Order: sequence, then C-alpha cells, then structure tokens
Amino acid sequence: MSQTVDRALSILPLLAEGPADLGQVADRLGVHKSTALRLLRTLHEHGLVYRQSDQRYRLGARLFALAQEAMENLDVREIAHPHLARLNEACGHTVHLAVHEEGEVLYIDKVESRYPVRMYSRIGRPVAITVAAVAKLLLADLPEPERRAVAEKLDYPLYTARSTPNAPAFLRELEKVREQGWATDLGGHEESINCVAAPIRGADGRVVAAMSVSAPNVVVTADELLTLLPLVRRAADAVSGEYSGRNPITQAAKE
Amino acid sequence: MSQTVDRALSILPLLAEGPADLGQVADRLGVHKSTALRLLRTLHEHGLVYRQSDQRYRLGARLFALAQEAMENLDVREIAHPHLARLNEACGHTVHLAVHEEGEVLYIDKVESRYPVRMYSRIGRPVAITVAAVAKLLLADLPEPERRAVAEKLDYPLYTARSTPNAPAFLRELEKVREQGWATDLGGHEESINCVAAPIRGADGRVVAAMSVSAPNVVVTADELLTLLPLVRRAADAVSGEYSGRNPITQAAKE
DNA sequence: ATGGGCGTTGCGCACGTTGCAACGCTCCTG
DNA sequence: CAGGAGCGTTGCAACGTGCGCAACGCCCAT
Repeated sequence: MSQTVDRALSILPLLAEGPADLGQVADRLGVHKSTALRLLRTLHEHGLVYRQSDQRYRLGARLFALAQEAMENLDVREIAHPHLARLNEACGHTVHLAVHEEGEVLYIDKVESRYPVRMYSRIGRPVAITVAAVAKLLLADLPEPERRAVAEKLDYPLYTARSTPNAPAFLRELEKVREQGWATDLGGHEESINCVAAPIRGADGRVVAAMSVSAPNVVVTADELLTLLPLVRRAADAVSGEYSGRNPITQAAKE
Repeated sequence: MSQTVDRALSILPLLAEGPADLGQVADRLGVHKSTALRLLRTLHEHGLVYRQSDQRYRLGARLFALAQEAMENLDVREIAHPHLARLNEACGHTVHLAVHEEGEVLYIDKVESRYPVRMYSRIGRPVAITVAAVAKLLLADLPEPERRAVAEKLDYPLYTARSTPNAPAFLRELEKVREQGWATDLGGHEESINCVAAPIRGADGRVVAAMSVSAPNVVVTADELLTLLPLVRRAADAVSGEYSGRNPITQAAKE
C-alpha cells in the first residue's frame, strides 16, 4: 500500500538469501541506485541491515532481537514450555510446538531428543504444511470454506511416497484429523521419521497451537510411537487448560 | 533518511513490547491514525506484523524466518558450532558464541550446560556489554579511538559489586584483555556466575567473534573455571584457523 | 436510543521521494 | 603512470505519493 515502505521491506527477504551490494539490490528492486541507497540507509539506521566490511549489506542484528521479543510475547509458548520439557523427559524424543499464522505453520518451540539420532528442524522455520502432523491439526480447525481455500492454494511436494499428493487427499486427511482430535505424520516428510501430534485449544475451543513428538524409525517403530499418543494428548490438554485460564497452573508444571 | 520507511520501521520495536491497537501505534508514532493504518498494512503484507483476533497488532512470523535465515548466513556460526559442542562435552558447562555489531554484542549460538543449574541467556539477545567476557574481547580489538568513543557512550549499570563501574575502568580492562588475549567475567553480571572467554580471529587477525564458558559458583569455583582457559583458547584457535581458511577442517570437527 | 470509541475510506494539497547526472573514489589494465 | 571501469555517494528539480483531514460505519456500553 505504501510504495516506499513496500520497496524497503522487499529488501529484507532479498538479503536473507545472502549478502548483496548496492547495485544488486537496486537491480532486483527495479529502482535507481540512489533510491536503493536511501532505503538501505534507513534500514541500516534501524539495525535491520548491517554493512559488512566488504561494503556489502546483510541482515542485521536487531532482527534477532525483534524476533526474540516477538517470541516472548507469544504466551502459549511460555505456558507450554514446561509441558514440552516434561513430555520430553517422559519419552526422550524430540518435542515440537507449532502455531498457524497467515497461511504458514511454524515451530515456535522445541525440546531436542535425548537419543543421538535426531530429526532436523529449527524454531521459526515454516514446517512442511501438507504433511506435518501439527500442520494438519492447525489447518483442520479452520472453518470449512477457508480450509478449502488454503488447501487449493498449496503446493503438494512429494517429499516421500507417503506425502499428501494433492488438495482432495489433504482435505480428506484434515477431515479425519478433525474428527479424531489428533494427527500423525508417518514418513510423509522424511521417509524414516514419524510424528504424533495433539491440539492445544483456547478458551473458545479453537485450536491455537499443536504439539508433537517425533522419532526416527531406527529408535521406535510407528506403532510404538502411537502408544505415546495418550501422553501427548494429556500434555496438550494440560496446556489447553492452563492457556484458557481454566486450570490456574497444574501441579506438575510448577516444578 | 526516508521518512515513510523510518516511521514504518519504528513500529516494529514498539510492537516488540507487546501487542498494540491502531490508536496506540498512531499516538506513539506521532502521526494520524490513517497514516499508521497504511504503514501497518504494508508491514502486514510483508508478514512482519500480524493482526490477532482482537484486531490488535503484534510482530509477525516472517520476522522469525528472516532472523533464522540471517543466522544461517553467519558463517562463523556454522563453523564454530561443532567446536562449541565439543567444548561443552569436554567441560559440561554452558558455551556461548558472540559477535559485535553496531555497538551491540550479541550471542549468536549457545550450547546448554549439562548441569542442572544453568545461567539465563538467549540467542539473539544483546549481552551486558560492560561486563561480559566476550564483549570485552570484541571491544578490546577495536582501534583505540573507536574503543574510547564506544566506552564513553556506554552506561555502566552496577549489576553487582564487581561490575565495571565506569569508562576509565572499562578501558583499562580492555587494555589488559587486549594484551593477554583472553578475558573473564568474575561475578560482574550475576554475583554467582563466572565466565572465561577467548577470541576468534579472521584471516587479517581481527577479532570476528568470541566464545566463552560460563558456570555458576555452586558448580565450580572461579579458580577451577580458569583451569579451563587452555581448553577454551584451543577451541577458539581451531575455529579461527578454519574460519580464516588456514586449516581446512580439523579432524576433530569432522565427526 | 444515543453517545463514544474504534477502524476505515476518499480526497486534495504539500512534501517527501524519485531518477538523473555528475562527482569522488578505488582498483585494474594497458 | 595515465586512463578507464566499476562502485558508492551527492545535489537537484520534477514528479508522484504518502500525508492529515473529515466523514463514515460499526460495535459496545451506558
């Protein structure tokens, strides 16, 4: 809506790909060098862009700080963290917390597996939305028309043979997840990794977040992982209760 | 330099404090509501702000993604990480990696202590620049005039009785650190926590990052922690060698 | 009912932003 | 060592865009 700001902000994802010099930025923005310079200067003053010793620009430090502060304002995260930790202690596997925002699903917290073989993931990184168990839960809760709209717009990359192939299949899966109240990803993203996930609901019953337990085949089979479902659901329900203000704080969460 | 962008970017730190509605944003920017609305819309389109269900704005998801990508473009971090991990395995304490940028020093990586008592810190968060061991190393390497300029501008909060009290004391400390090639923080930030740090240098000999080992008194005394200094320096030197391209990859780092 | 608070829209004018051209600089190359 | 190419930087005048205003619609509380 605002041309100047729009251009300035377009610089950020551009620099995210890697450092670039003034000319490159100007070219990719389709503006004159002097314009790009002014925009970069403004970004620089706000610390979003840093000028490294070779004069090239890259993303700046304030970005980290902002992202951190944004994190801390997500109160689901704060409430859920001790529960994630306890769940991890109970089963030993990697535990994730994810939320839905603007068509993306992203991990906002994680407790690493205690086994040597771990799955790769990063907090803040969008998840594979068509296959991840947490994504299914978060999307399944959307009102029907919106859910369909989202499903139509998505790409369906075939990470593995078991990946969700297309929109109709995805919508069917979401319907199932919606009914059963939990979700799985059995090798749909990485052949050898399975997940079980359960929803976290707010006071109004809407799904605000989802938590999952992930483990590679070499550690536990899919069937064994499924036996953890009650544990995951209990943890998620505990967070739900706390988040919606029903249960003040569960005893276990205190310590 | 660019008014519109300047105003738009000023919204971000403002929202970092917590969600705010249109009126609040407009007030704190000192602009008309309609102006604030347009700016917020533009930020929204780029995913930097998110409109939550109660219509208030808060920082958005793309911010996380950007910060993550920015991280991954810091190649020191990538190179250093395995060394941090091994250092942590060797001594068991919390290991930090920090860089200097635009007058701030911030942690860009961390491996948690294996002891139950841990120090609080967060990746991306600026460190207590006047007392942290890593900050001393990074600032000590600046050319003298710049170093003095920075020292003069800083605040010297008295976190503890042993905190650096003022600019002259800080400059003396930096001089000492510069000469000895390593730094400590003995209870200068938190009464019961000590750190030892060593510098990581680029091909030109300039300090590009610093790594430290931190531990609370209750786990090891300051003297005991100091015995780890050779270990820390060796790790830092290994990173320096790899980063500057001298040693391709050390054997230990491979596994 | 009615007022206040909120976000939103259309509009005309002013001002901030734009692209150009010219400059200074460093780094190659002949 | 002169010359040229490539880069970032500056001042300027013309344009276009973002600005504040005022009015509207909406929801909630009184």
